[in-house]
Amino acid sequence: MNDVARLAGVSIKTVSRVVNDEPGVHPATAERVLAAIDQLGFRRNLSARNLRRGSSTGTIGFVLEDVANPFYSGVTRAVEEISRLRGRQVITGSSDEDPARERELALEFCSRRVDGLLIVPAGLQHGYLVPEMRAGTPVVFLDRPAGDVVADTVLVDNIGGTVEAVAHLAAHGHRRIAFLGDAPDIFTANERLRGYREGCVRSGVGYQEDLVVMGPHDERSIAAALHRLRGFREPPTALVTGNNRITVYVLRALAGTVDRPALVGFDDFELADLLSPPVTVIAHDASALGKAAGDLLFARLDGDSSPPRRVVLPVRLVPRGSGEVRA
Amino acid sequence: MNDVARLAGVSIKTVSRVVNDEPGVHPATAERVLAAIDQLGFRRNLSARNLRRGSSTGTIGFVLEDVANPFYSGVTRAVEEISRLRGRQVITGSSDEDPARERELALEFCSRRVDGLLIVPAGLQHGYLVPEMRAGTPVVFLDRPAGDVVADTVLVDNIGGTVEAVAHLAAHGHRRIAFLGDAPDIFTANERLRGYREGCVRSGVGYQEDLVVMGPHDERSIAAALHRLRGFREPPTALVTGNNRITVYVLRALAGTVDRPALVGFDDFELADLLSPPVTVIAHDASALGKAAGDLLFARLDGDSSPPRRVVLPVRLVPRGSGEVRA
DNA sequence: CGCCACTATGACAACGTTGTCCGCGAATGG
DNA sequence: CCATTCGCGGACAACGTTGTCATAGTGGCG
Repeated sequence: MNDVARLAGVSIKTVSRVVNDEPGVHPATAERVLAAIDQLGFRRNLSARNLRRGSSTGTIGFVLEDVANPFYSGVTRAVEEISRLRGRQVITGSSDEDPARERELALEFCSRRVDGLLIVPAGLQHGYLVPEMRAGTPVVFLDRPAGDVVADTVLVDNIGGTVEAVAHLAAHGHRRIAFLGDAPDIFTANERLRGYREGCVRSGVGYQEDLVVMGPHDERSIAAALHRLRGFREPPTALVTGNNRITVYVLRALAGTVDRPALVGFDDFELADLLSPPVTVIAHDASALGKAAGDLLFARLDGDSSPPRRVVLPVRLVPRGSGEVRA
Repeated sequence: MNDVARLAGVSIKTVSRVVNDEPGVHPATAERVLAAIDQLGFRRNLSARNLRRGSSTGTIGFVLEDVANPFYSGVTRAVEEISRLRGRQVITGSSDEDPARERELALEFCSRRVDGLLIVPAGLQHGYLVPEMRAGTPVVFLDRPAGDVVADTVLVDNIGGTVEAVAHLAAHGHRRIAFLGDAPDIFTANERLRGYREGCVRSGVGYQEDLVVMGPHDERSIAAALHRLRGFREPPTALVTGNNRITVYVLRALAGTVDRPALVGFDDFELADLLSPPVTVIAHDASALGKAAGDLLFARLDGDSSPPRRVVLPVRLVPRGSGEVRA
């Protein structure tokens, strides 16, 4: 800005006036300044501007589990979209389900003075955010609730979803319904297990513990678990899978086998309708999740100081065939 | 920091020394300062720090087409990963194939003084970046080259890929091979068309213009185009699709029809192996693309000032069945 | 006992910008 | 023709940090 001022033969303040469209600059002077800006390729330093004005940095921090997961990338897109409408940029970071990494990212974002934080929690302890929240940084938790702080939260109806999945299978005659879920310390995994259990009881199927497989999963362990289940004297005739990744692993393990069990998967995914049989899923809307969380965050930024809210988004069962196989 | 200093009864500079682990602070003093920091929930302002130190902002700007596209979210993840290793945060923005939006995002990132830019170009004009590049901001273009500036670029072997796709189909007896691509002003779409053409000539099939459908595509228009092609007196017996989205639309349009043409799709995608028939694709590695671009960018940040490089990543045909259908 | 070396701390400027206030010259009215 | 006002431009401080340098205090040694 100094260089621009020198080149245009004006004071630095006049340059500032020009770049900020402030009144009180002679058109000819403004012209000279603009020419100088152009010639030097000047671009004002937003950090310095925000520092001086005490205004916001115009950024939102978004800590999620993994951008590469289609579900979260859908959420990211929605967050980006709503932030754009509100003139903010989004900084993202993947925690990979590691609480330390989540914390590191969130605090790094705070040091950058983001206007707000969206967090898909990896851990259960969020006390580290209390100073930030007290200092006025709004925080909204997505997909999973915070461990030990009271804050805005947007969830999906995990329990309702798996209850419905079990009911759907039971209605088609299944009595041996297995559940393959993620590690039980993950909130959503645990909730979905609860829904499964409740669904089993409500549908009169009865909860059978030997049909539940929880744990961190890769393709190999899912295949092994499935193999074990199918070796039972009375093998399950239907499966409920706890998230999109597990569903895909299961599909891969089942490919080419005979007597395939019925299947309902949590999370919708592309091409589910084109598989044979098409996969019945508990669908929920990634972009709705992102939008709801963003709306909540921006409401806080607009000064909404009502008590923290908890929003639970509905899920819906999309019957496509794999869940309608008769037992 | 002022408040912390007051509370700890020291000067602001001493606080600075403590938070920066500078030597020369009495342990007892440091203790008092840390206690004050804790009590006040102080977190140093990174913007101010960077401003004063003249150091980098520790951020990388990444302009892509759409984070929600699995291909780009894979790239994003790789970019994030390599940035993390180098202590940088990533700011992303989706251009939605709109050159104005691309420019807006890139310049916004520059105003934020990102250390470097990764851009999946939407437009063909990048002169607007010249001042930034001259000012020392390294820029790497991904997936598509820049329109009118010389800069580091990472591409995939689009031509080689479609040449191979056509050869594969021709080897299985196909003589009427159609190509469904994206709008021809998109670099990759055009390259892939060129590869298709070259493949047709080289394989002795001959280039037949009536079998080419280019244009911005949605599900409906793809279905219509396909319907038209299949109504020909001599309909194509095989298809090459220009990207993952088009492939999916084609699959959906073909679902349930008889006499399905053979198919090779550009871009690999999840579950391609589980469809029936499994889909043969030209695969290339999203994370390799992100990593290569990131490596190039960080090399520049490390002071590499060699002439701009153009890296072309290999693709490989993954035969899964849909391309091996005999004509 | 005096001086020096060294340690711990602080005062001050500066990063790039903008808000406040002041001054200068011209225009306008009496 | 002079006084008042208004339009335009500039000097200066401040945002929250950190680098530079100065200074006060302490202990050791001659």
